[in-house]
Amino acid sequence: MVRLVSVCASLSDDELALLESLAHPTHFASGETLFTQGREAHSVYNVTAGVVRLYKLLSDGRRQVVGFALPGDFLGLAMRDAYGFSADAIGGVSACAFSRGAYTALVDAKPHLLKRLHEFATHELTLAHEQMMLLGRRTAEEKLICFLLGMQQRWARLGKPSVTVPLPMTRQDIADFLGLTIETVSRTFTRLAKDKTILIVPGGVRVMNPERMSAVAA
Amino acid sequence: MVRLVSVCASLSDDELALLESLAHPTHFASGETLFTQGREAHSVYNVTAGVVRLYKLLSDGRRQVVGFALPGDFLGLAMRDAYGFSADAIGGVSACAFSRGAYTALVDAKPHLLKRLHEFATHELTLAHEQMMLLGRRTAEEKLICFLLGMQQRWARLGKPSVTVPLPMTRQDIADFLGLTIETVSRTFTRLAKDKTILIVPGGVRVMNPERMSAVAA
DNA sequence: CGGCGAAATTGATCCAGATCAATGCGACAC
DNA sequence: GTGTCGCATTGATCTGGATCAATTTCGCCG
Repeated sequence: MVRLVSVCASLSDDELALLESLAHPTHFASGETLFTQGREAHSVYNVTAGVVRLYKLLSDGRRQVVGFALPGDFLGLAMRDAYGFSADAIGGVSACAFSRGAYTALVDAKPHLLKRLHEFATHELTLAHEQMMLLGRRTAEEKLICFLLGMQQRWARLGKPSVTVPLPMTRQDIADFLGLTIETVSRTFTRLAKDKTILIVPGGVRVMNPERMSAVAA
Repeated sequence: MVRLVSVCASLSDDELALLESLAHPTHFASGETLFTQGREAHSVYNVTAGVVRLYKLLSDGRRQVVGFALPGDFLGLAMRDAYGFSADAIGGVSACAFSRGAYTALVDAKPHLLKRLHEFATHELTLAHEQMMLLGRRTAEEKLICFLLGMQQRWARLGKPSVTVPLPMTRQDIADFLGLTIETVSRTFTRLAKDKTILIVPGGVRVMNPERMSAVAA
C-alpha cells in the first residue's frame, strides 16, 4: 500500500500499522464522485494517486471550485455532519477511505495524528486566505499566473519538479476555481503564450518566463 | 476575567485555571494593530470584546479583508513562523494574548484543547470556502446580503440576536471583504434601502425583509 | 455654535471581463 | 476514411461594477 506520507511522517511504526489497518484503498474512475455537498459525511479520504476537483454549487448552477486535491491531500476534514462541498475524480483516482467512526476514534486516541491533521487544516486555511485575495482583488492575468505557479510548486513538493505544469482539469474547472469564465481563461492563456510567458502543450503548460510570472504574483 | 467560552467549553476547571494563568489580558485602542502580516508570530489571541479586522495586502496596496473577528474568536491559529495576515482593532478591543511558546506547550499537553482548536480551525475553513463562493461567483447585491445575514447570525450566536445588525467597520472594510469598491457598497446599500429590504441606521443596518434576503442568499 | 477632516453618498463615464455566437480540433467509433 | 461529441479557441458585443469626480453628512474639537 502507498504510504500515507503527508499525514503520517511523525507516526511510529505501530501507529502507522494501525492507520493502514483502518484505511480502505479505493479507486475512482474519471468523473466519478467521491462525495457530494450536503450528503451525510461517512468517510474521510487521503488521495494516493490522481487529481480531485472540490467544488460548491449554488442552487442556480453557479459553481465555485474550492480546490484541487493532489496525491497526499486529505479530503473531508472540514466536514460536520454533512460534506461542505462535492468532490470528483479528474482522471482515475486512488484514495484511502476512513470511515467517520474509525477516523474520530483514531483522532481521539492519537494526539500525534491530531496534531498533524491540525497543522494540515491550518495550512489549508492559509491557502484559503490567499485564494480570497486572489478572487477578490486580482486581475484575470494575475489569477492565471498565480494558479500556474501554485500548481507548479505543489507538484514540486510532491517530488515532480518541472517547468511543464500538468493541467489535467478542464478550462471550465480552472475558470470556476479563479472566478472567471472559460473564454477569459482561454484568451488569457493565448495572450500569455503570445508574450512567450508560457507555452501551451497538450495536457498542460510550460513555464517560459518564471521571473516575469513571479513578479506578477508577488 | 472573561471566560474563554468559545474554546474552553469542554475543559475541566483545573485546565481552565491553567489556561487563564497563561493568558495575558490586553487592550487595544481603536485602529491599533494586534499584529502584522509577515512579522514573526509571537502570540495567539482570543478576542474578548470588540471587533478586529483581518486583512492581507498586496505590494501595490490592494487589500483583501479575510475576516472580522468577534468576541470569542481566536486569532493567529493559521500562523507558521510569520503571521499570514494583519489584524487591527475596529473600535476598542480586549483580548487574551498567549505567547507562542505557552500556546504550543499547552496544545501538546492538552489533547482536549487541541481537539477544540482543530474544530475551530475546521469551522473557519468551511467559512473560508463559503467566502470563496461569494467572492468568485456572487453579484454585488448577493455579496452584501450574505454579509449582512452572516453578521446577524454571528451576533445571534454570541447572544445578541437582533434585527439590527451592528456594522462597526467602515464601508471600505466591507468593500475589501466582499471584493467590491466602496462606491458599489454604498450604492447597493442605498438600493436595498429603497427596496425596503433593509433600513440604514447609525452604526448598522436593520433587516426589514429577511425572507427576501434569505432567498437571495440561498 | 462653526469649522475641519474623515467617511459616505451620488453622479457621469469607462472598461475588464461576461455574454453571445461561431468555428476549430482532437479523440474515438464505425 | 468520415461523423460526431466534447472540449477549446476566437470574435463581436454588452454590461456590472470600477473609476473619476463632486458633493453631503457626520463626528469631533475649540
